Amino acid sequence: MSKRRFKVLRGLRDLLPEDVEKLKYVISVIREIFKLYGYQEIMTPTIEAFSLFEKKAGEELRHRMYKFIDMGGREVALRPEITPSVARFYINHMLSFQKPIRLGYIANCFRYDEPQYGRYREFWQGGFELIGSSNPEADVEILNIASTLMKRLGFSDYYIKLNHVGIIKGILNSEKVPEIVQNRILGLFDKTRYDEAIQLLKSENVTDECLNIIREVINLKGNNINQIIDSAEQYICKYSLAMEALLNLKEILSLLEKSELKIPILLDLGFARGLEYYTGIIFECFSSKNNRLALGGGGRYDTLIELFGGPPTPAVGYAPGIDRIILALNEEKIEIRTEKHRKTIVIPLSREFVPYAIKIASNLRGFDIPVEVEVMGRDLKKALSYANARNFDYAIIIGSTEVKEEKITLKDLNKGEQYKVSIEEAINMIKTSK
RNA sequence: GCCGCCGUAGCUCAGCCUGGAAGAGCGGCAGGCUGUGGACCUGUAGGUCGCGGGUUCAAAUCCCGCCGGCGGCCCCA
Repeated sequence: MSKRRFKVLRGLRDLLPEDVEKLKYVISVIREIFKLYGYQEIMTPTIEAFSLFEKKAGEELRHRMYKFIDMGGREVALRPEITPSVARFYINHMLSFQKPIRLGYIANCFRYDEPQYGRYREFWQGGFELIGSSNPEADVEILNIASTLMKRLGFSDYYIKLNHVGIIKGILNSEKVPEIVQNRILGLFDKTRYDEAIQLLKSENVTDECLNIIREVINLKGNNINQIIDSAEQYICKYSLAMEALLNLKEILSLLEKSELKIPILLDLGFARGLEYYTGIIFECFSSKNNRLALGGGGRYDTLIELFGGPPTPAVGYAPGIDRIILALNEEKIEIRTEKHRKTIVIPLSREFVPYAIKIASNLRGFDIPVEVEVMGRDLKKALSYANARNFDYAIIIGSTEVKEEKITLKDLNKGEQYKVSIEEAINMIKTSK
């Protein structure tokens, strides 16, 4: 006992039974949505080629990957997210399938961040990827899924922060700002370091007029959506690529409106995300009561599959952060429905009845009744005390009279009553109780 | 990567300021005479006081470094 003990590594954690119950609950809600929206669940490997993630991960994430050389000399990484794996998966297995393809997943991801509130080095993500459609209804479906999940989890007050990367990228493209610099600028926006971003633009010889436009555009934010779109339109009207993006955003928002989905949107044209593969809408989900953590995020990535060697294929996706959802649910005291079933313990009164106890237990399990056998050789008093502490609902007591009469004593631990009955009667009583 | 607070039994913590023989509650285990649990009683195990170094006759206690936990920045899930 005094030996130096192993501990979990920094930022990683063991999940206790109650933690697993919570995880299972959130996963079950996500899986309901897979089913309702027709997403087929897949699994991909925890480890992939480093280059798969490296390409479009963004500066931030690239440095935070668990990366190593495997025994075959390959440069590999623990997945920091799943979208690139799904893009690869699609190319490897589903090119001949009719579109659209709807794929879902539940997976653990790894990032070498400094651990803190809501941030661990291993965390759980769910995911929805809708592949094959560039139409606004695809974007709307993904936003609707994000919203439905929040609703189904019981968040009473939540919102989705939304933007379209095409707006800023469109302006920068027209100004001939190289893509590497564009990514850096969006990265700075992401960190809300707008001043530095502007400085960087200046050094790229972007005109003052354009800088002013960008300054104005990234300040547009709120839920007065039409007003924001109108203002943006006025600022960027001469940038055709940016206008195209804005119109796309407008179309998506209008479809949201007309289909009466009532999704709370916070439009924020200065909002950016760390991943570099986004080409269209980007968004993050927040609970209003605790908006320091994004509970999920996503966006459109129309060029990623092509970049990985597939045909040009538009796609849009959303990934809820399961651990953070659990944190938020706890904090807001929203009920987490954990599975509860009635438990029965079989207690042999002495060692000679152990075989009979095992037989009875096995018999009951055959009828789908969860049963544990007392295996500590405890006397009845201790065994009942244990059963009580561990919230058993029934105890089945086996002693000489029971064996002789071919019956068992069934004790209802909640009511405190007990009956001497046949096994069939016991099964019936346990099964019909609620 | 940077900053702040913390680190004593399985858990929650007291003791540390003002150095001088490791404590409590909970939990665990064992009893409380024969086959009956739930806020009962008794007993008992369990600690290189995070790790390493320094100061001192003497360090859980003072000083330094490291590690770890929590949180903040940054960023994300």
